Amino acid sequence: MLIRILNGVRHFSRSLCSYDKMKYLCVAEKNDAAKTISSILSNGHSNRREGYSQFNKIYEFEMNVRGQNSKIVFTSVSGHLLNREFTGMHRKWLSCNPEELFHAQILKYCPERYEKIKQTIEREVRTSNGLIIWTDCDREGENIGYEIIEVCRAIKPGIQVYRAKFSDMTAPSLRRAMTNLAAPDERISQAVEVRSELDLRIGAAFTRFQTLRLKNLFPQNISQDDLVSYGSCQIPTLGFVVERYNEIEAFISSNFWKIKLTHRMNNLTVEYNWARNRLFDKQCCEAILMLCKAENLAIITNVNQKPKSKWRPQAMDTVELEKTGSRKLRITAKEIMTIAEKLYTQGFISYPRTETNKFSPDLKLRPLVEMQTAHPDWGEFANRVLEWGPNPRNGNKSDQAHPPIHPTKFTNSLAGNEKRVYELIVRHFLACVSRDAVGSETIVNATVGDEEFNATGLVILERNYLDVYIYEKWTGREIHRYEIGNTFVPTVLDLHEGKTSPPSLLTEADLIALMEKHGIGTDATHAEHISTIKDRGYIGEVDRGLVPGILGMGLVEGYKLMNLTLSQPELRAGLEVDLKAICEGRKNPNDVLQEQIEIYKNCYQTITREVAHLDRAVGNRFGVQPDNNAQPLRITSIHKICKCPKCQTESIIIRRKKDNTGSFLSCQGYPTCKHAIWLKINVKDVTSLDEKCTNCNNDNHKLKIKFSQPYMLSQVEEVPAYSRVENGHYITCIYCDSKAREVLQIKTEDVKVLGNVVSASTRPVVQRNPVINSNPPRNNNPALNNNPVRPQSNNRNFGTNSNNSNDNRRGWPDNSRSSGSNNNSNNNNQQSFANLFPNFTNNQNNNNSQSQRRNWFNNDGDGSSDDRRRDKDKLNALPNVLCGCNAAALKLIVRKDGPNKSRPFYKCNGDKCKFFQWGDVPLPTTVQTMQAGGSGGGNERGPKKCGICRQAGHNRKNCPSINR
DNA sequence: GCAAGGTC
Repeated sequence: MLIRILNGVRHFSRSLCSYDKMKYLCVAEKNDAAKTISSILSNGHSNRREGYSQFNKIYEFEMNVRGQNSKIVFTSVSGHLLNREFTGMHRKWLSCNPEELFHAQILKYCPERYEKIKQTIEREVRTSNGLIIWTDCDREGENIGYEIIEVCRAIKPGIQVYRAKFSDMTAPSLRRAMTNLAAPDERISQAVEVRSELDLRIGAAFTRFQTLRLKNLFPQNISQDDLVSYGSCQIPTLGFVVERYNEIEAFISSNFWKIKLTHRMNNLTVEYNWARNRLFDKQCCEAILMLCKAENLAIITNVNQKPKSKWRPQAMDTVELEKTGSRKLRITAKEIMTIAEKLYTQGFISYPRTETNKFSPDLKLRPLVEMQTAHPDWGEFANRVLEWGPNPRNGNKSDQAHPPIHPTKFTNSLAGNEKRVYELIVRHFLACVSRDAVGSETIVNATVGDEEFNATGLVILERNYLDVYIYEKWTGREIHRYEIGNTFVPTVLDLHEGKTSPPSLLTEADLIALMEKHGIGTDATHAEHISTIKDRGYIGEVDRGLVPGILGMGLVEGYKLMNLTLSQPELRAGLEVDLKAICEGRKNPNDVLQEQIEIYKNCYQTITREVAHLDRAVGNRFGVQPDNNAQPLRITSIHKICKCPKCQTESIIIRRKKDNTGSFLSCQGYPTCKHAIWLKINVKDVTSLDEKCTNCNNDNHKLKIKFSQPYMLSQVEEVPAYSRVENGHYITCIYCDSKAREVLQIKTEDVKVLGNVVSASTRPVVQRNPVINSNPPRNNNPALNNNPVRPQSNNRNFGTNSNNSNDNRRGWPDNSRSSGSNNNSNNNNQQSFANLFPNFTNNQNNNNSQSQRRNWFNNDGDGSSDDRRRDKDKLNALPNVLCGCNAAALKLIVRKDGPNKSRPFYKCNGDKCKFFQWGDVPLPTTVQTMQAGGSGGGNERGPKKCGICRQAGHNRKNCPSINR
């Protein structure tokens, strides 16, 4: 005993020691960020250890947090930790109407590839006192932060959560963030939730509909492997390309005329521009020319010389990298980003997905320039920059998380496009931190008669950044040395004819600029969207110009014929406005979500209603008529059989077996809910009908059952009013028809929630229409009050007044009576069913287990009379519940010594069904327990406990209290 | 098989 006490004291003191230092779990958005932040906050003294994920390390150090020396455990996620997906049959393309996806259940889950990251966080948070979110300080980062919080709170509900807000990855900013820890902003996260859910719903619904429809109608043009996808970013992106193409197609060229004036002297020809530029009236232009020729002398009226600069490029953000790379290197934006990401992971450049185009004053630029001095091509220029002192030309954008793209490590060993992209980033950086080019511009004005002309000359004085930034040209232009009042006879004074030309096709760089301007996608996704619509065949590339493909044209034209603006950026821009309003607390996220769902659902309904327009538009572009022989798509509607009694959220539906040998019943919420009902061998097949049950009013659909022995049906004499026999099938409602369940060997609890409270009375009264809400269970267990029993939408079939039972009206006896021993007519019915369905067995073989359970639970004689009185009071306080037979369950007390002694429980009166339920736990849990544990109590008991000390983790043989 | 958004 003494040893035990000493051990207890030792354990207690150890616990105290472990709590004398606060421990914070910090989580960044990516491993690189965790590494950098840890290194800075620890002054380079953090210790690295492994997490479950090989890509996401753990960095440990100590520092002062909120005035207390604390242990820091720093780890990371890899972007979003959770994803969304439809559940059950809504995941399958041909198992539901796509329109259902606007309201179908969506499951948030951790993808398998991030499971290890989640496990690391779960493990580390167990021993932490606080959680600090260090994700990027943008909208997505806030949402990722809440995903981390969700995972942590599942382990430690009460953990204190803080948000570190930093403007960049520099020491002052990060330290400031740690000393000014704030609360995470749920509104920002909710805006992302809205965007995310909406994108999934509309993307999946439209994509499935378009793909299935058009593939079916145009099998020669759209292959079975093709997708005709719709996305709220990809289709407006397609829209830009189509719009430019249409502008070009619709362009009508016009002739114009202008007056050309040149002056050649000393082998130099200077060209003058006419102040009127051009005229579209030839006769007018000719008349003016004649007046000029009549004079035939130009007079210099003004000479103005002024300095002119050509600005060096701004600090580079992602969009600039994509645009410049696409224009100058002629590499697609997607490939540029792929290469940039590779360079980043190799440490050659900073993070390439950034919206920041200004360098923080805290970022030391000189060392970055110094490291480039060794390069043979630009090393000399880097030295010049050092002489000048690095002076970046900054923009005004910041994502508050990443610096502009810049080189972080010197290399001269890259090859191919990797070398070219690295070179672009280095040259851009050196140019940005150097000096503008300087020149001197001369503008000369002249008149010929009454007409004004001008000419410009340029002398480049200092090339500066142009020496390193080979992607830009600045050409000088010589001009004669004029003085005011000089005159000259024009070398050429003539009429010049020209034609207006259409705009050019969009380049990828133009498209990215348009996407950015209209808020389509993010800097990190522009290239991805362009790549996607290329993959879909919506657009193609001709001489570096983007052109719509025939499918892309057909889609956009189809939408326009239906007066839908799906291919224009306004819909998405409207969402962005709403998301901003959510972030600022001006709009409720759920309101926005519902509004947006309705907007897109209306579009969807228009498409399905007027789909002939889409068919025609696409058909016209393909040059074929829709395939008239195409069979209509067979999309199986999901028929609700009844509400799943296990999850009580989704419905029981019919599913086909994988080997296509038949069907089974399963919860629609699979895999979240794995409730399934496997049919026995007396059923050959079961299908659901469009027809709904008129008896239960639950919107349940009837089942069409084919038995393995057809002759049995011929012997069925009477069926309930809502059921019938048809072409060798039995058609009924499995929810209402208890006898059918019996025949199919489906447990009542597999289709109905058992244990519904029927009365708080001590007398086991069986009610036909129990009204749960008006008879709340009287129970001292607060868990019960926190988890109220869900009322059934229609409980009348739970009533066991068999004389009035609907099930019984046409001779299908109620389950509660069929196996009872006090009803002769039941016995008769039972006999007839035994004949009809030889495989059906009664509960006769339960007798042994019944007696065993009776012995276990009702060990009468052990308790005193006082005990029994107390037990009786306890039982009287319990509400009455229904068992699987739809009859009032017995209320008993465990008398046997053991962990459950004195606990109240319910069981079937007579052990006709295997119903068991503890009286002191919430009812839904009990139902599950009954299924899992057979005789009951399995899950409630939790981990197996030692029979001696009642602690988990060991048993009687190795109980530490004995060993000592 | 679907989106868009993170990330490796």
